Amino acid sequence: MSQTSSDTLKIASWNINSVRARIDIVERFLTESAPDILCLQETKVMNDIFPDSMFRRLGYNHIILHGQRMHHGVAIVSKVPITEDDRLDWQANGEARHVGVRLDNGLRLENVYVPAGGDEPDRTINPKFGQKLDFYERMIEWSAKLTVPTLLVGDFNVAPLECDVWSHKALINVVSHTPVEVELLARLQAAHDWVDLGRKFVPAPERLYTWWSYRAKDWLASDRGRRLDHMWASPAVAEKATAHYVLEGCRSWDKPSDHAPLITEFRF
DNA sequence: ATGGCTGGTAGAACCAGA
Repeated sequence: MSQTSSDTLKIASWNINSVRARIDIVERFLTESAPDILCLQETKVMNDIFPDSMFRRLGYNHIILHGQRMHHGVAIVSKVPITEDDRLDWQANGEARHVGVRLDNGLRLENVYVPAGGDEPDRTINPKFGQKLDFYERMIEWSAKLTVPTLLVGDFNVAPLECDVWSHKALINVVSHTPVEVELLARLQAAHDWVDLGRKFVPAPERLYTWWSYRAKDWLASDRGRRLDHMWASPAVAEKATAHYVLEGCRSWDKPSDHAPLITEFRF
């Protein structure tokens, strides 16, 4: 597989909504899709009780954790060597929402879980929305200073395009698709000339979603999805991408996450 | 029919997700 061929790399990102509750489907995903590296968001577990044995059994012996009790939490598990680079607090409140690593080939990999932002898209009455906007402002400052070839992945909690949501009209004032969030995401993208790999490989206006609510009676039939998860690459890194896809089928597995995994394949 | 569900933690007539 790819780890035996030194010039290819398969990187996955998945908001798992509790890595302990989903350990069996994470194992199934790793067995079936065999990424070299998996970035997890919403692990919901402290580092000292992270369920690492399954990962090590499958050969993911390089594990970088930034977890916390109950909420949030990110992790990177890898078959190839990774070195922790940084763990930034773009919300300035101590929550575990980012970890970055470097690969031996020089690529930097950044795994982020952007705050959801609460219900009301108005920071004067909803502090969580203000925190989300501030988080993006700090990411923009960080992004503008980047000089290293980077892959930025995770749950951005914004679906920017009309074809990234099941109904632009129904969601225009719903947090995740509001004009102020879409504008912030555009500024973040411009700050490093980030390439949106999702739309490089699945151009608009084709439907592309990564998240479907648990509340739908039949998520697939109603298909009221949003593209909240993303993989963005520095221009030089994007040129090396050979494939990118969302594994929608995982949303139908037993006790699923409400997010589907994303995969990008590279040839360096 | 975009909250109708789900997980963590407590042991809820909870909170948070998005």
